Parts: sequence; structure tokens; C-alpha cells
Amino acid sequence: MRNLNDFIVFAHVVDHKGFAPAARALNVPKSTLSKRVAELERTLGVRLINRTSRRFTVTEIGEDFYRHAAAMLIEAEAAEAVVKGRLAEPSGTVRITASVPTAQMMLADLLPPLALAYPKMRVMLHATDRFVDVVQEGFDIAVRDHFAPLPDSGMVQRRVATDAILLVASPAYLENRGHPRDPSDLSRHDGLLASLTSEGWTMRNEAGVVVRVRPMPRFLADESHVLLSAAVSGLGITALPRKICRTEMEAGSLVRVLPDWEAGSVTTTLLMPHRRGQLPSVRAVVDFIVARLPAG
Amino acid sequence: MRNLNDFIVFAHVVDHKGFAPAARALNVPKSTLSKRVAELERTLGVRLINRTSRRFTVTEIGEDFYRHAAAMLIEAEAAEAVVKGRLAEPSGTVRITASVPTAQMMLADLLPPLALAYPKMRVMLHATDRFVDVVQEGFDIAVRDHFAPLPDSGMVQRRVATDAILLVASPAYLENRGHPRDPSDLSRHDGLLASLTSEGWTMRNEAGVVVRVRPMPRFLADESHVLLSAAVSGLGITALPRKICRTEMEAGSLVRVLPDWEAGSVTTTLLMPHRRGQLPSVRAVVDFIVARLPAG
DNA sequence: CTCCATTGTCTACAAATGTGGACGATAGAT
DNA sequence: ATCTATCGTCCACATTTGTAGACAATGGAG
Repeated sequence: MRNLNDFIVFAHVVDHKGFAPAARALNVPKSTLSKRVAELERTLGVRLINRTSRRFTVTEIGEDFYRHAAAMLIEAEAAEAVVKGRLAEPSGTVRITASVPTAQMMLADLLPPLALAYPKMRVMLHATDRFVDVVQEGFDIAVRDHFAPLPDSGMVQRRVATDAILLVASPAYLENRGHPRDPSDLSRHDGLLASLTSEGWTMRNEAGVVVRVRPMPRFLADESHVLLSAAVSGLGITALPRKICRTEMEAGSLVRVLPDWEAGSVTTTLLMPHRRGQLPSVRAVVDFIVARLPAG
Repeated sequence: MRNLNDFIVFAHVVDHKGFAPAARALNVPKSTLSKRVAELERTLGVRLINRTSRRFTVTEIGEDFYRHAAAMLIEAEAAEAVVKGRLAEPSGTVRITASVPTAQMMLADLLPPLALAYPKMRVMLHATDRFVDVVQEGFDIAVRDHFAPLPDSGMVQRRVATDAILLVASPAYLENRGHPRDPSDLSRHDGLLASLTSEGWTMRNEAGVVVRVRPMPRFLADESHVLLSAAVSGLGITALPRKICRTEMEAGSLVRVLPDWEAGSVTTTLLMPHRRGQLPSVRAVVDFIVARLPAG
């Protein structure tokens, strides 16, 4: 098994441009460095450094070799620092669970910069639409989108965002079928619903008036982007969070229907197991998400 | 100076989940490995592995340490391979220049897999809309989108793609203003043009008939995506390469106008300085791009 | 419960590496 | 041309590491 210390010795010697300066810097005899590099060159079968008593140049292949040797050195120092706790920022794994749409719509934008901000922290996201027992399954944070308030489950709840649910349709559909003027008009329109058992939409306006409306089911899909595409295609009217259809609305491929009314709202809440002495890394994640989202 | 071989020994032991299997794999005595890892733990002052005669688990800090140790091993192997010439792939820097739209539309998809395919090659892309003197400014490859054939500039030309330019409009616009049935109908339609001095569109069909048509200038922009959005918004008819409006066409927010006719085509050509002994890395890039694009 | 195959640890001894100091080479100062 | 300070190399000896084999521990098979 090759002596990989020789790679590091070589990297140091190149960094310091000579055996004598490197020996002084490392506080080891220069004969040690000379011997080690000579041995390395012998076993590799190449000349890494051309040197005389007063000249010192790294060969071209020595430069290539040096790059990897230097990278090794960096990794070695990082390994040691990990153990010695030199790096002060949060570290370790933070396990997050969220539904697939939440993962796609919110976390896909948030987690990469989080990971960049905390290089020593490892973010692990589990996106699933099944029920997750947060404590039992060892997650640190669960991200929940919900329409009604969450029950008290003994976990710390931190609301981080609220998004209005809007009725939208394509201009083509509305030109073809007419603009609804009142929620009751919706019963004569084609609805793009999440499911056939959906009870329609509960509309609320700023005056606090609440109306339950039931459009004609025209298209069913329990995936928001499919509903979005269907709406853009002019199939009918759908109800989606503002965030999901913002791009299409801005592009004009979708427009608001009954702009003074909202079909409820969706709240995003972080759930953390309620245990004492929460890890700094979990706290860092929560603070990061809170800072990046408008308060609900 | 710490014995960094111990880091590598540790990485091997973790990889093989035990001293005995690692010893067999490395063909060294297990006592050597046991002693080295024990020494490493002693000097670091932490337990990296919990083990008994039949149990073997890596501690959490051992996992963190392992990641860097494994990275060290990879660098060591790469260093050795550099010298031994094991890596056959091209290396060094390839400098590419292209216009901003070309960079966004084509290279943004091609260059990441290229860089993945050739880990030893460093790809440097300079995206600019100003004139670039390829040879003078030291580029290896220039990617040019052009409508007319390129002049003979003494450089090697390699056509790699041709994209038809289509007339498109939103369904809303067409329902409102009617579908053109013939190119001559376009003179009564709103045109979304690249510039006011644009001489309209030169239409060609499969029979080889060529017609010059001039729509009413309704919106001017020399940025394709702005034209795209304008078309989607129902402002009029525009001429764009198929590639640019493919998503909207698939989504139904844009439809073909006069589907039997094309408004010319845009060709993508790679330009390389014509010098003898072209670098293997440049050749590799060209071959990669050619293989990934449909021939023009 | 017993037996057995295999694990990881320990240690005395063999082998390899680290080192101080001498020495030839060299480039700059005088 | 000469001198000097410092370079990298070499080598005999000191120090450290590698190893074979014994041994306690352990989990699965019977």
C-alpha cells in the first residue's frame, strides 16, 4: 500500500517552492522531505520536480499530480477539522419530510440555497404523500400545507406562509363561455376539480361573505400542475394557490375569475418534535425558511 | 506530521464494513488495519468505529470523517492515474463563445452533460451578443446561429443543427381575428417582429414556393422570449424557431399559423480556428455536440 | 445448550522510515 | 576571481511501524 503521506509532502514542497522552506514551515528535517519525494518519484517512475541546489521547477506532470495532491491535503484538513470541531456552523443531518407538491413548489427553491449557506449541514428531504409519523420515523422537520388549522399534536408548530387560492381560467375559455359575474354563475361553468367527491369551492370575499359553489365537473386531476395545464388549455375554471399559477397569470395564459373572491387559502407550517435542546442545525433550517418566506 | 495513510485505511475499513474483509481486499494483515485505525482514534481523541468481534458500526462523527477520507482516497487515485496515464479522456480547458440566446437555448442543456462525461476537461463558456474575434480572443469553439450561410472566414465550419422558423399565435388571437388561410392573408394580421426595419417574412412551402409577406407591425422586440410572451398574450403572429416555442405549442398556448409553410430556418454552426493538430479536448466537444443534436 | 467459524485485539520481533550532520553545488555579493 | 550563505542529497543510526500468530469474544447452526 503506497505511502500517501508522500503525496502530501510533495504538495507542501510545491506550495513552499523548495525543500528547505517547506521543512522550516512544517518543522521537519529537509532530509525527510527530500527522501520522501525522491521515493515518490521512484515508485511513480516520473520526475515531478526538477531541482538543483539553486533551481526548483515543477514538471508539467508534476503540476497535474500536484492538483490532486493539494485536493487530498484539503480533504485531510477538512476531515481533521470535522473531528476537532473547528468549523463553527451547524453540521450533521437535518431530515425533512413534505408532500410532493410542497417539495416541488417551495422546498425546491429553498433547500439548495440553504445547503449552500451551510456547507457542513446535510439536508435530507423525503417527499411523500403518505402519512408520516414525524417522531417515530426520525424526522427533524415536517413541512405541511393545510387548509384547516392543524390539530394540537404535541409538536412545535411554526406557520411560515399563507397562500390564497384563486379561481383562474384561460382567456379563451372566458371569451368562449363568458366571464362569471357572481359566484352563483359558477354552477353553469366547467370546473377542473381535484376529485369527483370534491364539494366544490367555498368562496369568501373581503366583506367576509362566504358562499359555497359547485361548478360542473369537467376535468378531474389530483395534481396541481395537470389542473394548471388543463386550465391553460381552456378546459374550464380551476382553483389553485396563487403561487402555482403566478407564472401563467403573469404570462396572460390564465386570468383571475371573480377577482374579489378567494376559494380559501393554504397555509404552510413547519412541525418540529417538541424536544428539549433542539439541534442548532434544525434551528438554522427553521430560521432560514422563516427569513425567506413572507409571514402568514 | 500526522500519518494520513490512516485516513485511507479507515476509509477502506468502512467501505468493506470490517477489518477482516478490508484486509482481504487490500491483501494486508488485519492487525495492521486494526492497529492503524486504533492509532488514528487515539490521536484524534474520538471513537470512529464501534466494534466487537461480531458487531461493526461507524459512529456519527466517523461518518463525517469518512466522507473526507473517502474524498482523499479518490484524489489519491486520481493523482496516481494522472501519472500512470490511466485516464484516457481529454483534459485541459476548452473555451467556447456563443450568443446569449444560443447559450440559453442550446448550450445550457448540452454543456453540463459534456462536463460530466469528461471530468478532466474544464469547459469555459463566454456568452455575449457582441462580435467576438475567435482566434484573437483565444477561443477554441464559437457557436453561431445564423439565417444565411456563414462567409468563408478561414475557420473550420461544422453545421450541427437546423431549426425551422414557424409562424405561431395564440388560440385567442386566431379566434378573434381568424385563421390565415394563405400567406397573403398575413398582410391583414398583426405581426410581432424583431425590428421595424424587418422586411417581413419569407415563406416557403414543401413544394418550394417562396412568398415574401409583410404583416402589420404590432409589436417590436429583438428578444425571442419577449416575442414569445407577446404571442402567447394574443398580441399577434410571430415567427420563431420551433425550439423556442415548442413548450407553448405543446401546452396549447400557441398554435401553428399556416402549418404547411416555414418562415426560413436557423442553422447552428460550430466554428473552430483552422490550426493543425487540434486538441483532443476540442475534438471531443465537437463530437459530443454533433452526437447530441439532429443533423441539419 | 454446545460447537464452530470468524471476528477484532494484542504482542514480540522484523522491517521500514525519520533524522542529524556532512558534503557538493550554486548564485549573488564584493 | 573569490567568498559566502544556502540549497538539495546522502548515510549511519535511532525510532517507528508492519506483521504472524495466539487468544478472547460472538453469533449462527445443529
